[in-house]
Amino acid sequence: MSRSNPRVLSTLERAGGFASAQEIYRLMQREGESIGLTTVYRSLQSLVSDKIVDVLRRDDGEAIYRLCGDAHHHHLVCKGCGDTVEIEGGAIEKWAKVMAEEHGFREVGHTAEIFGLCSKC
Amino acid sequence: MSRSNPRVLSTLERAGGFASAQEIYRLMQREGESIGLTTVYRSLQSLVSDKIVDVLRRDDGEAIYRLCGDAHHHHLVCKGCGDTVEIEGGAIEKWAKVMAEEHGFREVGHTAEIFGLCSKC
DNA sequence: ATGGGAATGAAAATCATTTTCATTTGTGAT
DNA sequence: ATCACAAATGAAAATGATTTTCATTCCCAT
Repeated sequence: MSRSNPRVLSTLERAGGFASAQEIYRLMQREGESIGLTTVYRSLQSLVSDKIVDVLRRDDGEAIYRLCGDAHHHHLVCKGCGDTVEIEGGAIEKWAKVMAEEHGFREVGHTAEIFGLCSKC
Repeated sequence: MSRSNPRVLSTLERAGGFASAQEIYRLMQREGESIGLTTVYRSLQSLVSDKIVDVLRRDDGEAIYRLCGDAHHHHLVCKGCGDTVEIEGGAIEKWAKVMAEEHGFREVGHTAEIFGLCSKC
């Protein structure tokens, strides 16, 4: 299996722990690092599956990666400044599981996000 | 500017008020309606800018459209046949409310959908 | 009928992401 | 040091959603 290229993780950290694959690639190029776009994507994928980074979506659909803790969680996103807070989602996990079972669904996944205006906005 | 093709809205309604552009297009074709993919996208765009529908993103980045102003409920969507079941989301409402308050957010909304394979697929 | 703006859709363009595949690199055994 | 093989790399092609282009068709007021 592919292991993550450590320079990708370090660039993601340097980018403020929040960036898209394309941005990380451009950033590395600008800094003279020699790396292929494919490797950036592959590294991010394995960081995600190792739960070292977290992936969310911008409004335009581009995936953005950010460092985060290891527990499965959901997000509370500010519509004003885009600030994101990781929140506990235990209730959701249970809800999704119960609802899926109740209707005979299998291989279920779910999305749950809360958005609003944070205290600063 | 472009006005929305009413058949697109009616198909979105028929789809359970929740579908991607591609799904709406396929659905219309399956039902023998003659329409171009371009028109589906254009209609959805104008429905969004008229705030008649709402756009969110699935985990894979595909945009999904849903009617606004519907009684608020959630969906259990089959990845295989696209069948959609409306489900109770009381637990989620409460969760969203509590989480938002806890972090000082106001004017909050939320999205929560479950995807999986139904018993027939 | 007729002229013009709006709507349509086929095809091409765009853009992020994934896949393919040939090459390079690293490692461990001999 | 050399050989062999697995893992990593990246260029290029493929994919898939979405947007753009543009020529054509439709509709409506004159």
